Amino acid sequence: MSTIKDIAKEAGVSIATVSIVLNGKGKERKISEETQTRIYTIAQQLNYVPNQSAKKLRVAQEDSYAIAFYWATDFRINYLARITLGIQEGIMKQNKNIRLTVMPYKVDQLEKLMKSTQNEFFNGIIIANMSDKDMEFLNTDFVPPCPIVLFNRESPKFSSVTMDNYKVGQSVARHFLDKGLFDAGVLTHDTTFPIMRQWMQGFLDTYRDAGHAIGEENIFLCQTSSASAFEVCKRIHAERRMPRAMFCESDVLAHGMLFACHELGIAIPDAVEVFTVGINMPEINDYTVPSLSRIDIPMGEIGEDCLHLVVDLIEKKQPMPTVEYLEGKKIIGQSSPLG
Amino acid sequence: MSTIKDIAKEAGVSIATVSIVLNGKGKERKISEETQTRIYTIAQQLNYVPNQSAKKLRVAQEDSYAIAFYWATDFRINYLARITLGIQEGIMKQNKNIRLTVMPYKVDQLEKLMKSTQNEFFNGIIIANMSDKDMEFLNTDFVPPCPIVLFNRESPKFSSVTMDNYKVGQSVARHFLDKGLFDAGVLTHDTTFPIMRQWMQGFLDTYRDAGHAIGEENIFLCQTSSASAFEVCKRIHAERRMPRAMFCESDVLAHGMLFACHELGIAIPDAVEVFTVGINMPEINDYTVPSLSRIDIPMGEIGEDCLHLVVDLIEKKQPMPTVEYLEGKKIIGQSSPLG
DNA sequence: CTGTTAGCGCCTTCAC
DNA sequence: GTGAAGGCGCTAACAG
Repeated sequence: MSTIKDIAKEAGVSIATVSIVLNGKGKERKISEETQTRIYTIAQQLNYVPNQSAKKLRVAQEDSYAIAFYWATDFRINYLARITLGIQEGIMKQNKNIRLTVMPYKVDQLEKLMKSTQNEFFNGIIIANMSDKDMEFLNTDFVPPCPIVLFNRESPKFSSVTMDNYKVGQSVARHFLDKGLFDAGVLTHDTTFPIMRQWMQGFLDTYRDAGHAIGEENIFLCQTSSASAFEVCKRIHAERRMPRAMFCESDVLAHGMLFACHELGIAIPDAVEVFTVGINMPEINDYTVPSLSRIDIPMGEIGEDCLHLVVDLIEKKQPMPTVEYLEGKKIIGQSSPLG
Repeated sequence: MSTIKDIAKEAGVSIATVSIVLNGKGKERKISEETQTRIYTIAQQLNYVPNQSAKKLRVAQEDSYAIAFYWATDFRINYLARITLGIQEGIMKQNKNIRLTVMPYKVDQLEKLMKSTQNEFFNGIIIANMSDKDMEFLNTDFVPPCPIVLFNRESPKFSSVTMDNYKVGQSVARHFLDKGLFDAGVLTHDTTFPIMRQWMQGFLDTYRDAGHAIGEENIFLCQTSSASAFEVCKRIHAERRMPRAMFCESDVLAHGMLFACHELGIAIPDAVEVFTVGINMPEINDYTVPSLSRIDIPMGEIGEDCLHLVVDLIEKKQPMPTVEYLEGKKIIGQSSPLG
């Protein structure tokens, strides 16, 4: 990386002159045309790129925070949009100069990222989509370089904004049980994401406690795509194993299931009722055919609260492990109406 | 904003000691427990927040670029996710330390943002979702502080990655015309986004040139939501004005239309064929009922190319206004099958 | 155990 | 027209 000093040396002028010219103030300061073009040419040759840290340091921003948003890249890409938007709304409500840097990372690779020097330069970090392995790493004796807030996770060591995920599954189970739908199944996937297991656990436990334990044969695994859910549903139907009520782990899976039922001529909700967790855009689930009954995870709000919390932690207005709880929003659509 | 100097003065120690302690190296450097706690307490009292620019300057990153992604907040929130992901993929392919900062702004307010000192601290800027007014501003004699790349826009002055948007509409029109569907309509909205008008224009012109001009009465306006499209479709049907073929400006609108047709018992594609521009997640449109025929805008690729281009501009490897073209991807679903 | 000092790259004031 | 010098906040080497 070349600096204005290099350019000055090369051009045979002082660094001040270079700075003036490169900031477009050459004319105003009456630097000769010839010197100016020489400086521009050399800057180009040397591939000069201004160092923004130096610039910023000089100009001294007041109340300026650099916050990183780490998110594991996985199938739920819309997730990112909703959370980012929520965080941004949080930023706008703060009367501060906050820069949000999006840092994607591969699932299970948080350790590598945290140990790199990268995050030495943030004032705070928000982490979303953490896998079990990543969580495990965080809970070791690793010392973070700055305040960290976890998105929808719980940890004894770190602050977070989360929800009662077990209750999500419970609530869906009660909905089905109240309607007398005892033959239920779950469409899920072998996942490295812990909250999903909590949803399922709450559902399964509630059924078991009600005396209608759901057997292994009614737990259907698929990949994290609509396409996979579609295939699995077709198979379930072919094998005549379709239960009377199905709890889908995510709307991505539910979309695949709706499509399969449509193709196969299975009436929803008459032949099978569908309930899902809404982790995508709520709007989309209102206009599927039929519209989806679901519990929407308030991604935006969680993101916004994460931002507020991380700022509070940076400014030491909250004790280090602070945990905040939000509620999911139950929405009844056509796929599983009220009893 | 207090600095380590303030803390040092308050604690009666040197700034070096403060730096050591605050960086967690107190034990290793054998700073007394008492001094350490004193420093921590004072830091907390003074509300100390480390200046990351200073830190970064000192530690000297090699080849580190700060790139801003400006995006106008509007209804197409998934848009953001796809683009960000594309940009990030571009970043990963570069062997450089690139920070992507997401900067949302209100539609038509680009001028305000560009004139703030904010963007003095970026090496490059990618702008998405620009409105006419914002575009107009850019094309004045405004001098940008760094290279700028426009996402899916064209400008005589700025570099961009874009597509032949007019051709998108043309292609849809030809698809309908080839099938003999001369009674066509468009579901669109009065928009401040120029590319959408190009889609529609290509469509309308092609129909007109084929001798089947589409009248005002077949141009249906709605808001930018599925809900609005749903309402408009119900009205069109009630007034018996539903055309034989409909071109929707975005999949968000198409979803509303599919739902309306489902509710009203209008068979797709038998009674009305639907074609849309896919600006959302391609996957979702494969699992609507029925699946959507569409031209998908390659958001991810465009984003990735924007990143590569902006880096090239920063490094002066491309002349200033460089324009790159990509192609949309035509996908035939059930809502308007091949002739 | 703690302090002094020398920069990191840039911009601005002042002097020539 | 141009140069020299100072300092933004921080860290690391070196000195006590």
